[in-house]
Amino acid sequence: MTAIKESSTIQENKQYALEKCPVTFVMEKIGGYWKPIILYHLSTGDKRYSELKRAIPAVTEKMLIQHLKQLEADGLVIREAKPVVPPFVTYKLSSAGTGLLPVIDAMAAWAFKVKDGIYNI
Amino acid sequence: MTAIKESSTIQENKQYALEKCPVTFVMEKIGGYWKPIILYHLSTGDKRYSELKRAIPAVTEKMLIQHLKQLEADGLVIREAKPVVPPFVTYKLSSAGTGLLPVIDAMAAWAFKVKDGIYNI
DNA sequence: ATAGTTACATACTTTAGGGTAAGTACTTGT
DNA sequence: ACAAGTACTTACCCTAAAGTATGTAACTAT
Repeated sequence: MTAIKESSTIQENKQYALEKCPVTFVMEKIGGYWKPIILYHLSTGDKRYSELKRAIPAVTEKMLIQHLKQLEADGLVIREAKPVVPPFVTYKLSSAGTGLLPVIDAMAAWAFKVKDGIYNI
Repeated sequence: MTAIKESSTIQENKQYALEKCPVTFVMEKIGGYWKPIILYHLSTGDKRYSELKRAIPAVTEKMLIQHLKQLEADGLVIREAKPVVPPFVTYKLSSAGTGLLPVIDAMAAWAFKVKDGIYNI
């Protein structure tokens, strides 16, 4: 989960932005590269780790657990492990994670509008 | 605007994600650190470059124009320059940029819910 | 005995983004 | 003559995030 060095300018700016800007607060939570994709896949129901891996073939295992751990630490997903061998671990959205779905939906709606040429980009 | 090296894995993955995931598409557009903040400030009306600078004191000039240029290139903001001295340049949201405001609002709504302890994070 | 499965962990490298600091063009005010 | 204001630009550095590669535990099936 990559230790963070105290007191670099970028961290101070993050502090500034986190307090001032709710949007930046959200970006902190879902800004990791694969996080939105993971959340999207979990939005249709809980998934095993290996299911996620297969569902998102381009992600490396390191990135996948790293982001899952961060999402878990941020309270957006819930991990459930059954003490069996081989391991059986599922991930699902928490209430806070579910609460993010409207954001995801709004993003997707905008993206589709752009792709459909609704805006004159 | 920082040249991008061709063919790194990260760029290939971006391609993958951009095509597969509308959310990642949006993140590409507003994922820059100061972009949401800039968009927020422009949401209340067009602003001069210097006004933005004063409104967001923590941002450096390099970051500010860099992001403004990217937002302009992505068709989210419109730059208007009057050929006078000293320069008079204003930035405003395009229709596509305005279309992003619901996304920003959804994010803000979620952030405030989190801060108000609505979710059990 | 050993290969396979699952869910990770960890050491090391690369890269994109952000930050610092300084400079530029052009004109107005003193 | 020189400082000040505006909207940038450019060269260089540093760091966090992402990627590569390999290893691990514990049990099951062959």
